[in-house]
Amino acid sequence: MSFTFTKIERLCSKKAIDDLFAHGKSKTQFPFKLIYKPSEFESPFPVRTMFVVPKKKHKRANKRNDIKRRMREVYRLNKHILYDVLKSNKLDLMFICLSNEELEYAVIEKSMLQLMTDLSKKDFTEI
RNA sequence: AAACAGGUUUGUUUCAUCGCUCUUUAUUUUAAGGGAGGAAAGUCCGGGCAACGCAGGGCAAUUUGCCAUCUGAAAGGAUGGGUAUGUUUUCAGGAAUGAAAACAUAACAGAUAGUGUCACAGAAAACCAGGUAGCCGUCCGCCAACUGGCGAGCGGUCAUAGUGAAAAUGUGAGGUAAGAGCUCACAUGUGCAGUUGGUAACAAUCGCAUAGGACAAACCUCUAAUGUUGUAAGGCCAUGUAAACCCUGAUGGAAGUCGUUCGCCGAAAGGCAAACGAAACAGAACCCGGCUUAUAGAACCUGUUUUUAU
Repeated sequence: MSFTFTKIERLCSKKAIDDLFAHGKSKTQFPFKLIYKPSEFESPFPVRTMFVVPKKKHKRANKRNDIKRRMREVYRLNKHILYDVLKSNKLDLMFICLSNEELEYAVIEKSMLQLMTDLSKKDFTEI
């Protein structure tokens, strides 16, 4: 099992982001919001992901960075939950931080795991 | 010695596991190496680089602002001096006040080019000022009258009072109906010219003119200077190429630092060991040099206050 998280696993295209905001479905589990949408792209990985911490909630760049790094770390260590289910289906994801407090690693882990396991129980062929 | 304030310096180290990014090497995932700060921040100055622009001149806009020396590419910084203001001390004096010294502060050119602002109070807050009370003159009426007193109108006046942070220089004399820089003397301030001292800012002195409130960190005037932009391009062994997207990380252990508590040793200063806790401000966006602001803890320096000892 691989725990890597390289650049091709990240969602960077502006087109794909706009599309995700326009047509994606969302699910909230405070302090995070998950936006997801089935997609098509060429990659050895089944999922493209991005992490967002709005400037409105966190004024200082170093605090935004800290939270994003923790979120990325949680995803990297637990992404197999989704990978095992998806197989040939493709999916775009976006995690948005809603809290304006500095979050500990344990809090982030608990909340994001909840979101990911909920998502993995869905039937992807229907959405 | 403690507390507080200010300044300067510093701004933890290391191991394991799992990762990120770039370079080189390999060619299909091996190996080696690089990977945040003193402020990376604010974007306030100066310079380089790059792109674009560029006949000449003007306007506009922005910036500079006592003097000398040193440093620096420049901006800036350091030291010393001058001026102004304030505080303290000492001296002189009956006092008002004056002189000297020390310390602190200063965006320290111009308020006599022009425009503007000056709350409340006050009659009036600024070109020729102003006329409330008071003072003086004049005229009318009344009292009944000691060449007078009272009231109203008109005029003169800022000496006196009153308002205010500030009322158009101060004292004395002349002058006048009463008064007034209206005139004179002395003083004070300002401007111009000379002389002396000083590299200079400036100081002293003398002559002439003048009496003009404060604010230029209000506009403005003077002075000295300045193509625009940091998208793109270029540059970068930190990355990214476009910003809701941007690597430099996460977890665990060990050591060190500081704090609290308990234990042991010691006459004391202190030393040893354990447990628990704390570690700031803050994340490169073209690159350098400054300025400004933020900063836990530690070390050093300076000042203030309190306590103890002598």
